[in-house]
Amino acid sequence: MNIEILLQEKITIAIEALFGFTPEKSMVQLQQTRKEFAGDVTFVVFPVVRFAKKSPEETGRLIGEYLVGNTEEVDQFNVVKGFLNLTISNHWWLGILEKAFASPSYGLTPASQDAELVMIEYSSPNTNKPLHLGHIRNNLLGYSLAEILKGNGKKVVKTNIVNDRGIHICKSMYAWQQWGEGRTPENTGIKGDHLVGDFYVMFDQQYKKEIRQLMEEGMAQEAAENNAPSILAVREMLRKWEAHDEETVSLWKMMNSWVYEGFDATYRELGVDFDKIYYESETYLSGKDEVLRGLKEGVFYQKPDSSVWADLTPEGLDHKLLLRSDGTSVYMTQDIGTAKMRFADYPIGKMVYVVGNEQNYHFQVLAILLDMLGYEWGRDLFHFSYGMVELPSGKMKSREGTVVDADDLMADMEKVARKMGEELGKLEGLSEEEATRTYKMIAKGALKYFILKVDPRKNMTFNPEESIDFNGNTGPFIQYTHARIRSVLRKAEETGLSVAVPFAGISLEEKERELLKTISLYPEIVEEAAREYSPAVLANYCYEITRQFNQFYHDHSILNETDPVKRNFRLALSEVVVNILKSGMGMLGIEMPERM
RNA sequence: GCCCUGAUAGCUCAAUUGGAUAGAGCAACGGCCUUCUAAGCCGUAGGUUAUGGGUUCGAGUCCCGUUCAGGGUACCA
Repeated sequence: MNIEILLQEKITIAIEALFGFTPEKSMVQLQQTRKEFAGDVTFVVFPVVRFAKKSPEETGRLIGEYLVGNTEEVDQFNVVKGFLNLTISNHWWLGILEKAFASPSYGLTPASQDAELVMIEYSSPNTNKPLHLGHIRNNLLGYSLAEILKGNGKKVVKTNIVNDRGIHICKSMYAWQQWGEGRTPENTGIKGDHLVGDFYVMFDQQYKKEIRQLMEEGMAQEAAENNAPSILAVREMLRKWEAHDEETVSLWKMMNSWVYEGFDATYRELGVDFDKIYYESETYLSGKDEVLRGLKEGVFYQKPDSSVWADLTPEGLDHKLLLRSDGTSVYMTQDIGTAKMRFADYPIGKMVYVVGNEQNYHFQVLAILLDMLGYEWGRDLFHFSYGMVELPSGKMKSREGTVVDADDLMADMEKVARKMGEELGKLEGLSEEEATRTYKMIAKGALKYFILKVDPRKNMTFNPEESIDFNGNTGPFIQYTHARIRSVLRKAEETGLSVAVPFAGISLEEKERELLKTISLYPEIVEEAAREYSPAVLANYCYEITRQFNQFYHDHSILNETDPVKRNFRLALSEVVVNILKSGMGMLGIEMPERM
């Protein structure tokens, strides 16, 4: 039981006894005492003053006296203005440590047989270009959310919808056909997704050139954009693809296979994975069927040019295109099909889409369309909408070459981690293989923590030159602390020290007391991270407990403590912190090194 | 035009969901390694929370106006 919940009950009883009324739960607000005041937990008196019919100070004093007299957990109190500060007994804090020490999975909820199944869609790449920094945020958030939900006892299926078809894919295919000269990942040594991405850029350059030319010949911009030879060829290619043209399909298969190999390598490096992958090429037809069914049932309507639309004006929205006049499907069409297939494949309790906030409108419409098609779960789809990653120069644009490539970024960071590690000489005893593993771990820790510590809903700025730091509020700072604690614990083991419980009769140092308070919050933080869909909550907590531990570590010795009772307690404290770091950072997808 | 978001220290981010004197890190400056890992610890400096009003015991947080920024409103995805 959490101290705030316990005190909430006790204070409610105190108020009933003292003032003869029962306060609503929302009136009994508790918070951590600010460190400039004495005490552990603070009760804000103001909301009940009106009913107590006494001054805030007097009200606080009476409740404080009652609690000290009637509650064994409360040792002392003081009142500042309308704030009642309560000091909790050492016995209670030591009890927290015993509980945390007893369970390696402290703070986590074990999965039960009847737990809700949550499906999380994330990553969702297009197969026409390599992954960049924006995808990294998506992948890290998706993976981390899945781990956080598992930590809260949910069953989770991680899924990926690969956008492997459509006009954008045909652009790369067309460019390769025109100018590829038979180049492959094998004969060039270029990673498959990068090779295909290069052709996508090539197409765009050619397309722009043609538009310019047509406009010089007097054509209006819009007409030029629709009549450039290369775009006409690409549209023809998409029609052929949808008609199962053999040559087109085999080109498509070949180029996609290059991309998948590239993506797999990036995912592996990033440490993310999926339980089930859907391909748009396998779901869009189901979407088309759904749209046609909707048309037949009169839910949707058709224009004279035979394009199919949904009228969303009753919802306060516009009309939405669902099938083009040439019968080909759009983005929305496939998402309808994918959703339907997923709910047929799995007993989904909750469907979460990890997709950027630029698609808020898309998901609002998707939910409405599925509802119109008669799916009762349509309105329950949850769009986890996260903010964009911006560069100091502004938004990333693939076609303008202002993207930070995912593979390059990870490789660069590994180099920096290695350079720094070698300068510090920390890993000298390790084999080259182990050292490399550790440098990768540190580089990844820095990148992942940097991205996940920010509130996911907000846009964030990433400066490739300056953003990656290994000191201060960073992943490596937390990893370093973990390694330091592990080192102490290894030494304790070597000298045959083991921790004995219970911990009784110990006078607590200030830093120890703070750590115990923070430890007591962990289960709540894990729960909050899931409730708020926010890895950032966990990240910030891990930083806070790390900072506190380092202060404690600096001020007090663990192994050299001469009082065996204290040494025993500090070893247990260290072990609990190390477990929390491993578990908390683990839910962010960040590994903790044994030494660094 | 209309509809969402957002704006906190020079920079990157927090702020227990309306609570006390708005906190961290980076960058700058100054200290601390003969003792469990200095990727650490301590200190100095840095703020009219974009701006003007309002609501109340109390506002970075809620409401209205203004400014600026990002996104959406595609037969792009």
